[in-house]
Amino acid sequence: MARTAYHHGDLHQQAHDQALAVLRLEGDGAISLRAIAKQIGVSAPALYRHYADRESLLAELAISGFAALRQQLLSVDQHAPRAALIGIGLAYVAFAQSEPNLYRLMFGGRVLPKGAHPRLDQAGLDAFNVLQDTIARGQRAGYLKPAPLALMTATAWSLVHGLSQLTIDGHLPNADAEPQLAEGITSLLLEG
Amino acid sequence: MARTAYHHGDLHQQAHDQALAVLRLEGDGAISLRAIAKQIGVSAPALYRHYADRESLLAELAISGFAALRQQLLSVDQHAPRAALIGIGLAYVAFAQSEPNLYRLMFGGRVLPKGAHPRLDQAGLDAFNVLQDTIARGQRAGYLKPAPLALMTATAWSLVHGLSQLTIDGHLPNADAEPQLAEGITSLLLEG
DNA sequence: TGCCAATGTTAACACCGTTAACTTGAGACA
DNA sequence: TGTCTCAAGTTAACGGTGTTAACATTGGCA
Repeated sequence: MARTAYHHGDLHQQAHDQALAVLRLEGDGAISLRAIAKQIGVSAPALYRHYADRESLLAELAISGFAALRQQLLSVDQHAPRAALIGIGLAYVAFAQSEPNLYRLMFGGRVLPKGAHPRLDQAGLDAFNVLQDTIARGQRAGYLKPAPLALMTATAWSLVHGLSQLTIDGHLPNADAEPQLAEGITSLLLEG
Repeated sequence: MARTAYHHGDLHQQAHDQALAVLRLEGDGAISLRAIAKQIGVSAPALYRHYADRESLLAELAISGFAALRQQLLSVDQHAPRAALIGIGLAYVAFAQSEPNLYRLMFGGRVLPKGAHPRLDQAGLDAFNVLQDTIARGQRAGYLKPAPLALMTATAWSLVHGLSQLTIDGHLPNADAEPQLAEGITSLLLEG
């Protein structure tokens, strides 16, 4: 089906892009299907041919967010296990800081209940596994204590996730020192 | 002003309670001023005599949440510095797990922008300081490396906050092991 | 006692997500 | 080539939201 005056032809992708733009600028709460439809030049119900409801659109944004996070984590150099550990922590926090509103949506919990969107849950797991693999490698290389892998991963993820969230939302005092913070914390974890 | 048929007399508190009940059951997104007013038996605009807007009501809920968190952290036995460190971490996570929707509101970021509600920011700081004081004591007692206090506090807070958020939202695989998780993580941090 | 300010009221505006019922038109098939 | 199907649009409408304006009530003070 081609693009004519009546049949838009690319509504799904264009709605996704428009919603992502609004999300980046104003957060997920500002995403309105009616407003998006108007900006694209289409009636609001037209969007329901491509998304079951508003939440499904948000879920799709979050899914692509997890895919982007995964790619950023995969791009970390895995040659030296110790540097990989630090690098993946920094990459994680850097992602959150570069896409704060997207990151909040991905981990919001209140907006996208766990279990309602299987593809979303899977996307989250895929990103999680990159982190876990890096930790497993670091452990095999002897740079981490031989604690249970699940425990180590949960610890590391809690740390980077918590730091991401706190810096994003401005909860940490003297935030000017944030750049060094991530490095300081990761090395603190490795050495102490 | 007493309670008559016309003048309610206790609207502010009752709206707060009702909103808190809805928050606990269904999350902040389900809090509707109109619905709350109807349940209390009052017109919706009446609420605007007591709250500037919906966000102010949510902010007040978050403020009392921070106060409750602070109390829970203050109730940790500070006699033995090392036990206090572990205890405060467990108390923090326990609070989040006992009040997931309230905790999400407090740290949502998207709902309550930092800086818009000074009393809220202050309440957050008050809770933060309890954590920081405990860490300072542990450091003086020699149970923690002599790293900069701000760095240590940021690390600890990131850890407990991240763990809280991840467990609350069900992001950690095999969540059955969660009870041991908090203990495992805190001791992992203390011992190296 | 009379007035005022606090605290309620109703009506209305401009949004929102969502559904039902209808229309358009591109592409497949006889 | 003509027809028919069905995906993908349309308008109209329902019930909900936060919020404001204008008005009503009434408790407490001068």
